[in-house]
Amino acid sequence: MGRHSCCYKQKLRKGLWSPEEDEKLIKHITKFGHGCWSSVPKLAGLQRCGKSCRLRWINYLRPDLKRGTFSQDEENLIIELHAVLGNKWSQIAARLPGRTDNEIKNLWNSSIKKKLRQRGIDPNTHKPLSEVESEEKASANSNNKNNDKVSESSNNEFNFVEAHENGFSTEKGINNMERYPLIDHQANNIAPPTHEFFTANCKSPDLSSYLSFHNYSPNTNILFNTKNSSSDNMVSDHHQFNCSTLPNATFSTMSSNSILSTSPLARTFNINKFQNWEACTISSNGSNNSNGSSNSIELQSNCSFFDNSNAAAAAFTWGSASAAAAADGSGKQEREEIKWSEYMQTPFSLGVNNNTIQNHHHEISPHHQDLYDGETKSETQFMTHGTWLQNQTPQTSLQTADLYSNNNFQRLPAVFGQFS
DNA sequence: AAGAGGGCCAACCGCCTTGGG
DNA sequence: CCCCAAGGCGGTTGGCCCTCT
Repeated sequence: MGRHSCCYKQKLRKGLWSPEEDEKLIKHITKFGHGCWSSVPKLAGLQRCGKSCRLRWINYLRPDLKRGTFSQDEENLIIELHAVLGNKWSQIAARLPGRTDNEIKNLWNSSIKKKLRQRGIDPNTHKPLSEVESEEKASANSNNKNNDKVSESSNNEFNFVEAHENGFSTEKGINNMERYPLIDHQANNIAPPTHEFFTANCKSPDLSSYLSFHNYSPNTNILFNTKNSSSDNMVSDHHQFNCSTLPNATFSTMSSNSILSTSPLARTFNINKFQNWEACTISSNGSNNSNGSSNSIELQSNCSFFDNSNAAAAAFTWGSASAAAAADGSGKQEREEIKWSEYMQTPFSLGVNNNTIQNHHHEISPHHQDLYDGETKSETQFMTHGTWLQNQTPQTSLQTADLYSNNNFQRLPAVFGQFS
């Protein structure tokens, strides 16, 4: 453990790289590739350790680096990803083509943290500082109680206490207007402070320890992703998460489909048989459906998210029923043995209703527009709201698979609204 | 003009993980 | 299984540069 053996070797240069060293490294790697990094310095004629060469190449010399200042979209995306992933800089960097983890880490520490604090947002929790301060006071008194809750919860229960302790948001203060209070969206004619999301490690070994939540304001729209990496079989575990702070949401009992049941009073979802689903969107437009739109639950089977050929969405609706047209319950359950962390885990969902879709377009710069143009694919339905299902047009179809599969991802519209 | 202070960022450090023997 | 080398990652540091006084 500890210092790498190569670092003990004598006469190795440290510190900044000279142009001559850079040239040697570039010449060597472009000609031979890096192969084993420990052999690179010797072969390239460098008095450096292999790690140093690797770092120099990855962070500075490799040709696909973007360089230059970060765009506003990139910053917003970093903030968003940080809310989900925390200080997993390499994972964040993986979603920003041409950017390195070191670069993003430096940007975060030198710039973004400061900006967030100036806006009254705690950069660690992505919650309002006032809320964090009050919670810190409260936590001093309730630590013992929280510990009790953790110990009492079952392995398969989504645990908000634990989630919060891990630096993620909890259901408290999920209203985004509170989280990003300094952005005057109405005055600027841009989308409302669209969402925050958080992840928490679900204790269930069957759910690949991943849940993420996504909330829109003013309507209620929760989205969670999960993936069962350990088994293809029906999971009979009992999963639960609490939606008690969603004031406009009404939830129907969906137990008849054996997928999900809810308690309207407690607004607690119980996912009884989580059958290897990749994602589920739960949405509601409020208690009375005055706009005539439907509420829906849409389910997407495992893998189709990244593989168009497997797309198989099932939509369950209540309220007005036309969203059922989106259903295709073939439910193909093939699995891909692909490292989940290599994927974009963050669920992005566009469109709460028509107004919101239009609002989103306000924040899309012209070069983003290509994400919204093009043909509609069936799988784009699954990440979207029931209302959108009824009203979708090719112009408002977000190509989910595209977002996750290529560098279009970096051009995702900032769902935070302007952050500058 | 010069020194202090702070910001930025490239690079290092130390630990963890992985894979081969 | 254990050991070890190598790769990978996140935290930290050191030095350059800019701004302020």
